[in-house]
Amino acid sequence: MDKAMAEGGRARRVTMLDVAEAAGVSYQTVSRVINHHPSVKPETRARVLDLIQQLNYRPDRAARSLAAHRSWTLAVISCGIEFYGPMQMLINIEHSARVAGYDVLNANLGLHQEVSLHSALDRLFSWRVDGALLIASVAAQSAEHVIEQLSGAPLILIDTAYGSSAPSVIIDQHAGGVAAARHLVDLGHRDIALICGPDDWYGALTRREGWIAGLRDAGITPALIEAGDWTPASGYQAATRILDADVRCTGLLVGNDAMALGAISAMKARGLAVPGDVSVTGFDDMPESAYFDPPLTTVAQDFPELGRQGMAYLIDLIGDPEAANGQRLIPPRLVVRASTAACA
Amino acid sequence: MDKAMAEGGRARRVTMLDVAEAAGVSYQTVSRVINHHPSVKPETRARVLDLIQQLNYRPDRAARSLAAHRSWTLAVISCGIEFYGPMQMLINIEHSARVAGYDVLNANLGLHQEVSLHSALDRLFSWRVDGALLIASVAAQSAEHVIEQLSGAPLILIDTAYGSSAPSVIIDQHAGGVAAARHLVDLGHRDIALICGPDDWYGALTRREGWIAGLRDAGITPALIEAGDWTPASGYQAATRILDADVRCTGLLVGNDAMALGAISAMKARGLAVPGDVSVTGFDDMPESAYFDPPLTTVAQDFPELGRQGMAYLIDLIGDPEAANGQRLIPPRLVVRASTAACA
DNA sequence: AGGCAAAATGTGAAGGTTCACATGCCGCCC
DNA sequence: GGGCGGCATGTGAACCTTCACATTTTGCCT
Repeated sequence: MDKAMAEGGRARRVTMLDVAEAAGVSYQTVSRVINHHPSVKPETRARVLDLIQQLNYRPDRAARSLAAHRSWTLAVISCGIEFYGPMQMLINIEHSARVAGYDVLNANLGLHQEVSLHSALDRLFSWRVDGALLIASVAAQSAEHVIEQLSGAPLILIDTAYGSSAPSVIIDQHAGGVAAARHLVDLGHRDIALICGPDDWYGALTRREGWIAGLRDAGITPALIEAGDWTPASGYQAATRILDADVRCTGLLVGNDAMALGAISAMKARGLAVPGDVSVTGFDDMPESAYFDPPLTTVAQDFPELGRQGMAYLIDLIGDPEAANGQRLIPPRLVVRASTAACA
Repeated sequence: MDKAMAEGGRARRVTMLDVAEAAGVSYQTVSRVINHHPSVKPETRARVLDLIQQLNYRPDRAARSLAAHRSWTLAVISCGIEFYGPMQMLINIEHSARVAGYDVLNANLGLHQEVSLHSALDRLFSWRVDGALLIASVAAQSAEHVIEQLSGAPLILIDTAYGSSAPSVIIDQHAGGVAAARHLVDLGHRDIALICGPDDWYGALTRREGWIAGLRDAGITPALIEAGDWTPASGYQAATRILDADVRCTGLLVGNDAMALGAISAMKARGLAVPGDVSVTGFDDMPESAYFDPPLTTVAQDFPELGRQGMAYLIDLIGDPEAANGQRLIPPRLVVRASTAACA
């Protein structure tokens, strides 16, 4: 009968001591091998490694965390991951973390903070996470609160307020907004309406400010400003409100691609052609957007890169807490397709 | 100076002992309070609870796992979460787990198993997870391998092979496929082509089988079978191949909504009307699909429910390993919109 | 050859919790 | 009123690792 089977039949966990014994060394030597400590004789290391393999030994992370006062685990607090952007960030955050040897514990707060930040932190903090990354797309989350709870562990904000001085990485959505607005202006449009995202999203605000700044440069003020909740349905409704309002409008700046899809659908339902009667821009450049009818002019955001850079920044900070140097910006890119055309 | 600040300034962790001392009880009593043990005098419990609050004490999960041989953590192994369905599952799995008091450690294998199942398991297993849930959409993952590694912890499969006898939950995509096919047949279509998902996805296979079964009932065999990789771009290409082939085709069954979008785009590019010349169905019912042009007839899958039921099943199994009773099915729902019409 | 630094390895303690068991106390029954 | 069962609480050990330090071995210099 296998020695690893204790009485009762329940498999006993293979421990460092088992390996040590089998290899004829002390447990400390095994520990050193695991942790890549330099001063282990190559021969010994090989023997231990071999036994680890044979016995299928895996270090116990709980015991490790307890003894070492660190967990090789990072917390990611997220919200709105049902949307394209945050999701892309999350996937790439996790991947980058893994590559760097960290595990990720994810707390998703839900769209409307159904899960309180406090309870999420309670959970995460009890794991002694080595650092945290907050997808702070929504304004309600107080970063200060997070910092306090982390008691010293570094924190990075992603997709947060434009111009924040906290260690953070964002896509320069202001520049993206300016580019989209300027694009319409360059096409000769003067009567332009906006469909923003929800007010409590930093991104929605920054995009709007970018649009308005871009229009102001050309001496234009928006004909009308509506808002949606990022969904196609809300884009449809917002566009309908704009059409119902008695304002001339040949250009429409929309806060994301999904709402733009809804808006275009609403236009068509009223017999308006896109871009014949109204030019429409989106924001995000999701994979679907190039296949809309018409293919959507939009502002591409490199969400994966945002995730990667956020994690890179965090790992920098874990290595050297003094490495914090404010906000890092990732440039967006205007992608011109067929949903915009010269003003008739 | 705060007692919690040890020499050096680094904050010392508040432990059970601190609480015990402050409350004038033994550490064991504090432990009992935390674990809701019945035999603690209400008065004592209140005092301890109060001190926990005051000292901002949080049990250390590493120490807990170590001592209790369980972690209140569940592993979720996923792949393809860049797609709508798997992502929805994941979000709801996590949420259900949280509600049930578990944390979730996520290992995303990437679309093409860039991260090997083996290494993912290594990581997860080292946490002594109490159970695991595998989003087994892709065939390459060997569930047996997972089970072996878990050494006894229960495992649930989600979105896996139709008819698998392992504890699993899937959406009845076969029925969905039959419904979509029958819908086209009922509209009078006889010349029908298919655009499947990738062959290594169980869902792609099952949908195809459903379609073919539905068509066979009407004495029809598919005019042509193409495949894509779920993306709109691949749908566009697959549809182009079908148009290039010299076969008559008035109906198109597509494996998901994103590819259907691409396919419709390809049709239009060739001057074909949807549904005038060709009727198209999708699969999934993403939020965008109702706003496509034309709004897409599709098969709605309740991914959130899939996630929830998967987690419920897993928690059942953790409570009672004998509760395993094979595969559970969730019915899909045909959503008829404007992309399908009677055959001319 | 003697001695000394560096390399290689070992030892004891600590980390924060739970488990199994021991203790003290109360009320209750006959 | 002696004993007994249940509740409330406490004690010692165990979980598996890392850390700090002690010890042994090796290699090299003079």
